[in-house]
Amino acid sequence: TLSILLSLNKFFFPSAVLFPDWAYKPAWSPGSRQVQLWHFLLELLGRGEGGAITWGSEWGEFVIRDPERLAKLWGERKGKPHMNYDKLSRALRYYYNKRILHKTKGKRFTYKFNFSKLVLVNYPSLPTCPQVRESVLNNTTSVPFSVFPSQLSFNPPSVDRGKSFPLFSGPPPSGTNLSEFSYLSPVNPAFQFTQTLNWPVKSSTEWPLNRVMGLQERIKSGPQDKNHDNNNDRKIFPETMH
DNA sequence: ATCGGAAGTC
DNA sequence: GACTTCCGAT
Repeated sequence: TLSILLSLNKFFFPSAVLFPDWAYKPAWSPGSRQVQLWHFLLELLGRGEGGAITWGSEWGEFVIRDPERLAKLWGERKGKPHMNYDKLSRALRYYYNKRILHKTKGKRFTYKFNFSKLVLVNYPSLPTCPQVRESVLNNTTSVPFSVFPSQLSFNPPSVDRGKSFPLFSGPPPSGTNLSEFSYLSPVNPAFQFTQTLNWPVKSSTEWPLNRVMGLQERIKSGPQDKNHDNNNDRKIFPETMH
């Protein structure tokens, strides 16, 4: 089964992992012109570059194999020649409160992405996001979702069994509103397929706007309790689609 | 190594 | 706002 998944992976995931526009801060947002650290990390992980950073054993987990080299790469990207791991890791720790990342305790240089929050945290506000505005104007209650890096099929966590995850293989080429979407269940190959759809796509499993917005508010207001287990956050994903 | 406060940059 | 820089505490 694993080898099937591995070979399918090459088909389903291009080497460059792209994100829909709304996964990024909008252009008018201050500081948005700069690459964000989590973009950069996902970019390196997506193309398995160099080995300064690699995916870990769990879904979303990554290990920094060469902290100072990673810091140097990050510094080059940002034009900060004196970047080092001490500073980079401080930036990573600021992601804890934003719920983009958390630390894998006990594992050296190991952190874990929270992909569900990663998208939601960066989901733009209702009046300024074309995709959402459109779906509201069309009187639909669901919004398109979600985006993930390329490694989903390698280590399907047991908690995900029976669920499938929508994946964007890329935004639509400019001048069209068509985009090829890849859907994949990490544990059930029957649910793997690609399809060309209109942008934005309405997921067959709908994610109500009020739920998305409500989650946004909850995230903005910060963690409700400090002992909340981030590992269970993926449970907010919609159920298997048909 | 990891954490998080405080002040500074763009 | 998203870091960068510095650093004392654990």
